[in-house]
Amino acid sequence: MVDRRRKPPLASAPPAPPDLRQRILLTSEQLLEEQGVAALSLREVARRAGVTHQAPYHHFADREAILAELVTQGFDELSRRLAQANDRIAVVGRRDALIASGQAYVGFALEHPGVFRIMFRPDVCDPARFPGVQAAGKRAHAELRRLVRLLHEDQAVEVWANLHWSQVHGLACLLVDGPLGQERSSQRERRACMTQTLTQFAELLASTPAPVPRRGAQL
Amino acid sequence: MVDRRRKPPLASAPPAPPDLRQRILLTSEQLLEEQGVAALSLREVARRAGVTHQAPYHHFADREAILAELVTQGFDELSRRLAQANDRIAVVGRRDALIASGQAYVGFALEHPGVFRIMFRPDVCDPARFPGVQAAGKRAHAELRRLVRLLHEDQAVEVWANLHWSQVHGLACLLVDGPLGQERSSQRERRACMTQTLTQFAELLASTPAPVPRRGAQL
DNA sequence: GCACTACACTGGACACTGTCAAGTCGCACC
DNA sequence: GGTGCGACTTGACAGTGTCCAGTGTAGTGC
Repeated sequence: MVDRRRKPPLASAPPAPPDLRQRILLTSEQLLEEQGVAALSLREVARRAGVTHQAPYHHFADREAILAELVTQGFDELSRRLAQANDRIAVVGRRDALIASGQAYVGFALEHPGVFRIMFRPDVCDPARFPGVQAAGKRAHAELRRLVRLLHEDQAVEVWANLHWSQVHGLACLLVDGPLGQERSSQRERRACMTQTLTQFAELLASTPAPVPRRGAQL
Repeated sequence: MVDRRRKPPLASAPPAPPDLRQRILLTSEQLLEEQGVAALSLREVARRAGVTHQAPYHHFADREAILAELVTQGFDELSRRLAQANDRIAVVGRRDALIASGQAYVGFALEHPGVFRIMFRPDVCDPARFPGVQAAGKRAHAELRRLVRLLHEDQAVEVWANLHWSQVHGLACLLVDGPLGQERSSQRERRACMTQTLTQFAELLASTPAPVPRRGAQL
């Protein structure tokens, strides 16, 4: 009971959002991107937010709940980017729209590796426990299926969607965590590899005979 | 100093390999597959192996070293499977060899999800720290490139290898941890999805004009 | 102005973790 | 018989997530 400084809520350098919940999320995301999920300890988050180790529990049930919120935000951002690419299909054509969609997916992973990593890791954030995560994931999936429907019309959408998704997801994983990324030191090189691979994929699809690509972009 | 039972080295049910190092690896792999990497605590491993929490340190530098050993074994097994598929290309033809190689990769992931998950996770097991891991990874990569050279002869091997790898790796990830796997409750269903997607991929490649598209692929 | 209550947060505990340091036992070797 | 030495034990420490019991503050009804 010495110096209870309650009114000045946080004398740290940046403006420091007033809402602790928001501050916790921001700090957690920073930590996640800086040092990975293993380093994201509740106590460290609390420390950086300038509160005691118990304060976060007033806003989140547990550590996983914080991650779930970040994962949900991640899926929402991913959906937004995918939708943006899909919406331009009438303008840029199918081949380029396919590349753009892939760039949206892999680009998101490269820009937010910390979040991307845990978005598909049930042992870190179990979608079954968090309906919000599951719903956000489904929205992203739906956006990807929309692209596939636009590209392949009504033939075997399911299979094509799985093929597309595997392609971009694998590329993202290998560039973020795998050897493809480790061999390339700069973000620029990684993006070049991404575009090269996606272009190859798009041309592969474009070179198939009849049914898939035709030029009438009616959306 | 009451009942020092030193001679009976371990009175547990199974034969219990005499070598503690081997026993630790076995126990760790079990734990990894049963409950995931988060549950793999050194102390729990020691407990199951019937020794004190410090005994493992006589055989491994730290927790990560145990995981590194398992990851190395994983890459070796993966290489073996990929090589087996490659070696049959002359017998079964290119299309089926491609499918078989994909089945080897994804099949391994489905059968050893615990190990597969950490094989591409530098934050869990950093290849830079463990030359053995890096070498084993390179061997697997080389096996994959061998397939690509057999399939596409000498044109733009690098790009095609990345494309292949992304495809199978993405499929494996989505089936092991992602929504593709969660939607399918049985291993049989997952394997069916795997084969369907891989077949689609193989046919896509087969439908291209020449052995490969001749367009500017080296970028 | 005053009791009451809900909220946001504090502080202390607990069991668990990985890892360091210092023993201790058994055995081969000189 | 002494003497290393390898394999393992025992004990400690700091760090973690989470449970539990406070405790000031703000808001409300009277």
